[in-house]
Amino acid sequence: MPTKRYWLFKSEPDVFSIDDLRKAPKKTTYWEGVRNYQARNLLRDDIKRGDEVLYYHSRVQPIGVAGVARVSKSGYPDPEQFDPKSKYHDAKSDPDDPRWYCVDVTWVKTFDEVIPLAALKAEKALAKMMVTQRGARLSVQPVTKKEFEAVLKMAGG
DNA sequence: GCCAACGTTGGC
DNA sequence: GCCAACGTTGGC
Repeated sequence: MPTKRYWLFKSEPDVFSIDDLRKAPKKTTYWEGVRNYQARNLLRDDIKRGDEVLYYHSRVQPIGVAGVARVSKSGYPDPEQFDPKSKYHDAKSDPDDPRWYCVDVTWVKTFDEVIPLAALKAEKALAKMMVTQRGARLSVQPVTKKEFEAVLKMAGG
């Protein structure tokens, strides 16, 4: 059993919020549509079943960490890339050597209140956390165990 | 809605 | 392989 790791996944809540995840069949969805190579590498190689995920709401107020999810299936080829009708379709991706990957995530908990980005930035323990850095656009980010636990603590347990 | 920061594309 | 142009992200 490899060591459990921690991540932060960004989502625009008007597209797919943590509440949408909670209401999804089996409280699970596949994290499709990541089209950035750095994030792809993480999804393909590093993000494993059992890892824990901070669910981050971007773009729409209140911006911040909305809850926790768990990786329920390790990286596999994102089916959307081969669907010509999908907005994530990629005609250049070869089914024998898929370009894009996704994982499955399952809802764990929704915080009573979103922990706002400003609070994350103000927390000393999170000074180096990627999401608090200027211009950190990566949609799938590594989080340290200490950072993960500090965020849970801010959420009140 | 604005726009700065960032990633990707493509002409050379 | 450089780098300007372009498209996207995401806080404000």
